[in-house]
Amino acid sequence: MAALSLPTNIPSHLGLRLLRSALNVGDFKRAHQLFDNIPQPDPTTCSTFISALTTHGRPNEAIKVYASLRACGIKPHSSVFLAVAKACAVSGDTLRVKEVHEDATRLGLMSDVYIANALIHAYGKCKCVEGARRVFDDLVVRDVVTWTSLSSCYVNCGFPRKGLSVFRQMGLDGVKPNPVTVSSILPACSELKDLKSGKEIHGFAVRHGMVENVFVCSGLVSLYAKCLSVREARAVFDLMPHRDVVSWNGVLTAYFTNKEYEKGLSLFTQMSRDGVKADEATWNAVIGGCMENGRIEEAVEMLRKMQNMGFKPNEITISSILPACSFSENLRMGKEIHGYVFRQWKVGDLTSTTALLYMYAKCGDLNLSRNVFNMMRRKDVVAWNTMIIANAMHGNGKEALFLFGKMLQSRVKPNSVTFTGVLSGCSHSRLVEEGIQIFNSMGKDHLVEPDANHYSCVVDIYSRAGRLNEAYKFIQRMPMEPTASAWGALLGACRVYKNVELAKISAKKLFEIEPNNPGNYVSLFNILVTAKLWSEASKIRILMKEKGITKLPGCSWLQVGNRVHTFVVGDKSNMESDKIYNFLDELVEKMKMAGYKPDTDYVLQDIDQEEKAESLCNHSEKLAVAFGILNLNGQSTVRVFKNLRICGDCHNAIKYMSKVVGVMIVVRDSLRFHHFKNGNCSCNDLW
DNA sequence: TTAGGGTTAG
Repeated sequence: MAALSLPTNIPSHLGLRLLRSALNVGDFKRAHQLFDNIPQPDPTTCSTFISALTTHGRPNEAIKVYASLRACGIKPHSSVFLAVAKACAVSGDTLRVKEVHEDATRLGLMSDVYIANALIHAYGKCKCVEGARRVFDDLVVRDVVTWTSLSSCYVNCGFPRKGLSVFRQMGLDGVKPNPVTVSSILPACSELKDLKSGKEIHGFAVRHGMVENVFVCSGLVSLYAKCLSVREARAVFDLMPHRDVVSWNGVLTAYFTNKEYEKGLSLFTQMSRDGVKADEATWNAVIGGCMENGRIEEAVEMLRKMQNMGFKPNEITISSILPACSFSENLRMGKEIHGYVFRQWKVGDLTSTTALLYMYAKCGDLNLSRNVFNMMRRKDVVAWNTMIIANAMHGNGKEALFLFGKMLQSRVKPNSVTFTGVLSGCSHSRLVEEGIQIFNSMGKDHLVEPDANHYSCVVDIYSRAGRLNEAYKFIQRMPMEPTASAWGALLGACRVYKNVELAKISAKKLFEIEPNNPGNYVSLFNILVTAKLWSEASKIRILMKEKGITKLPGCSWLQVGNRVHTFVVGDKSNMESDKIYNFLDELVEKMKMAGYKPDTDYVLQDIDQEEKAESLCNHSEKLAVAFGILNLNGQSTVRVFKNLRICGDCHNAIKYMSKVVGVMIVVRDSLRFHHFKNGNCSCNDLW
């Protein structure tokens, strides 16, 4: 190894050459020794070395090199500052950024806009908005990069609304946003589900010829995907002159999250035909998409394909696939997946346990979730959020609030998802004042800006408590365009509290926002029928016919032993069908004696003429619960799942069933869990 | 020389 012997007292010009050749072969030890043996390294040598260490994933070594220069009393050149600022950004170490910032200030370099911009960026990567703001405020001359860096700092640190306001301020200051600015501000609109601002920025991008930019367009695709405007997402995608893997992932996600599984999957196939190679995120999007759309077997198949293509499933993959273990048609197969996942990859304790507790909660067994959660040694924000959400869906608002308090005590910083969980817990448990108070504290005490989802939760809080006018006023005062979930919450409550006027207003908005969602038409139809407004109701039916919108068939299922049994309205396909109907007839007699009165309003909830003739007893949830009671096999709880919201009469009937039979019945509908016990339901009849 | 997009929990 004589050739590698170390020269001493290397002159700077030669040192740079030797240093570069050592870095090129990845010999960092030699590079360090060489650098140490240059008595007076010039600025280019210093910045080259620092940058190279950063790009090779050694930002902390890069920062140490800078510190050693300072210790020797060498005054760093501005190029060295830029290099070390980048290293700080990569390492994410706030203290180091502060030190570099102080050094630059002392040397009078903070008016150099390049250095200032690099420091704003570095502070942003360290999630230190105060630092970034200070550098920004101290600048006299700010360019487009300064503004872009600050606004994206806010967006990436969880302050999307602040990011948007910086973006707007920038325009007022006469600095024109460029494609980089636009692509980094779009995620703020997505995060806030702020379609209105998103569309304004889309318009700006069109007017300024930015729609050829792949970053801008991918941002737009994601924006429309997040705001549930799948058609607009597709329109942007179709107009793109060049598409890369990120644009494809965006449009795939748009279809999957909007329940258009088949279209998503066919695009996935088309993607490879178009010569775009799927990456890790593509596979995660597809696997998540399969799971979200109930395609368990396909999700497992995709996991296998992902590995065959040489990709290693990561945390996100595992979190999405693990619930397959219990949703699977066949419990045994679920267990196999579980074992397979654990054998194959050393899954981190935190990720896998969180997935496990979420899976138990989604399967209706909150006690098992609680046990898992209590046993966790370390709990991160995702774990806390999952447990809060689990309680919210089961209607345990008080416990969700309690957990939120404990989370704050353990010094885990709540994020936007935390508040969605806590607020929905409040709405499902009629905790109005508590909910409003928490909503008001979000920005003030927790530095989390409320997004459209949080506003919708508050609408839901007022609505479920029967304070419909307050809910309506609140919607009108929202700082962003109200989403379908805000109007949907109001419409749902109008049915419970029989408010026809507000129902018409909300339904009109919903028909504009999601013209193809059958649920909205059905809800309004039912409200009109209950109010005996027959001619208006029939107009809705005609509207649906004209638009070719058909009601999604209701379907309930439950697991008995290793099998999942599925029921639709008037189902006779079950082998024990006769037994179920006879049992249900007997049960209804007993229930009537206990005070049950069938609510015939709900006979009319199905709009098809044939279905209208079916009696209430045929509803899928009643059939499934009856089948569950017949097959209890010593269990004390029947767990039934339904794809739509539970019908009002069924809700009432199942309360009586739980009393007459003396059994716990858990029903998960499309919105939440209902725990029926002793003639009562955990939702306090706010179904 | 400095700044940019997609995948988990809602």
